[in-house]
Amino acid sequence: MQIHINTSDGVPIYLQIVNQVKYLVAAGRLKAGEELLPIRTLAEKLVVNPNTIARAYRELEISGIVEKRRTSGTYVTDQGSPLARRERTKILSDRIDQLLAEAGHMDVSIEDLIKLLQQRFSVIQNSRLKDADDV
Amino acid sequence: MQIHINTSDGVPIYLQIVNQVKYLVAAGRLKAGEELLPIRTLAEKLVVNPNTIARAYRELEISGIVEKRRTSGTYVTDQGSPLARRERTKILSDRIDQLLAEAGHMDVSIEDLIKLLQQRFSVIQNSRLKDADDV
DNA sequence: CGTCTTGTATCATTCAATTAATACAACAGG
DNA sequence: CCTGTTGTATTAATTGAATGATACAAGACG
Repeated sequence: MQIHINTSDGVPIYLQIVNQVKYLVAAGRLKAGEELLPIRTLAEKLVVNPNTIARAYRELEISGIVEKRRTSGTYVTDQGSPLARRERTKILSDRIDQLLAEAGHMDVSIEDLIKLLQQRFSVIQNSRLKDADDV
Repeated sequence: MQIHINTSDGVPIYLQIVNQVKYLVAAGRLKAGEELLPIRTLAEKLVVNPNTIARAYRELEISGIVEKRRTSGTYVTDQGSPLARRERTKILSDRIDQLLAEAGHMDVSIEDLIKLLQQRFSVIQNSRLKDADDV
């Protein structure tokens, strides 16, 4: 489980972990049922307080990405499950609502917004193809 | 210029002002060239520190919504101008990029994302129709 | 010119989020 | 059972964002 922390970019450590685990799961590098490193082990590896890892794992659990079994460990959940899907939709909906509010303030129509979305999507797709690295 | 502050909802005062001015401009209640209340005047009206208003106005200037003339006042810019339009597009693009990153992590396709966007749009539209109040 | 009003800059204070220190609770497995 | 490992809970320290107090700078205008 490859996780890297940058302590000088302003992004909270627990969030960096959340995002990277999400990525690893989405990319299939962490599969359903697989166990994450125990809180203390990962904390030691990253030279970080165990509570910080605990918080990251808690958020991942709330997002439906992992499941914790009290004295056994933390495991990747089955992402295809209806609950996981509903959770993901909920998170995206919140972001979308923010975007719509902002667009409303700026008097940008839904059609223009979708155009802009598709435009940004292709831009990002193209830049991905050129890169060797992922996030 | 009707602006109301809620000091107990967690949203920073300067942000409330930014959003409400954006709304007033988008709704046409503040027109291009019109002068905003001077920093001190609005601060007194809202019982808030002038620095807080200054910050709101600064952010509005960065967003291209208003323009400040050092010893004369703060004025609404021409929103139809290419510069204002480019600024708005830039702000929305940033939000969209965040959304796309999140969707990518969650393995949600661009098509599903657009569907979700349209869905949220109608939900919000419908709830707007029922309300008497605006933001 | 002088003075009033405009926005600006600097520093202090407050408060919430983040991280850390430490002790607790549950249960798997010998 | 008992011991080691797992996640949990509580409390404190640190940091940064938001706001405030106060003094400065520029120019409009009489």
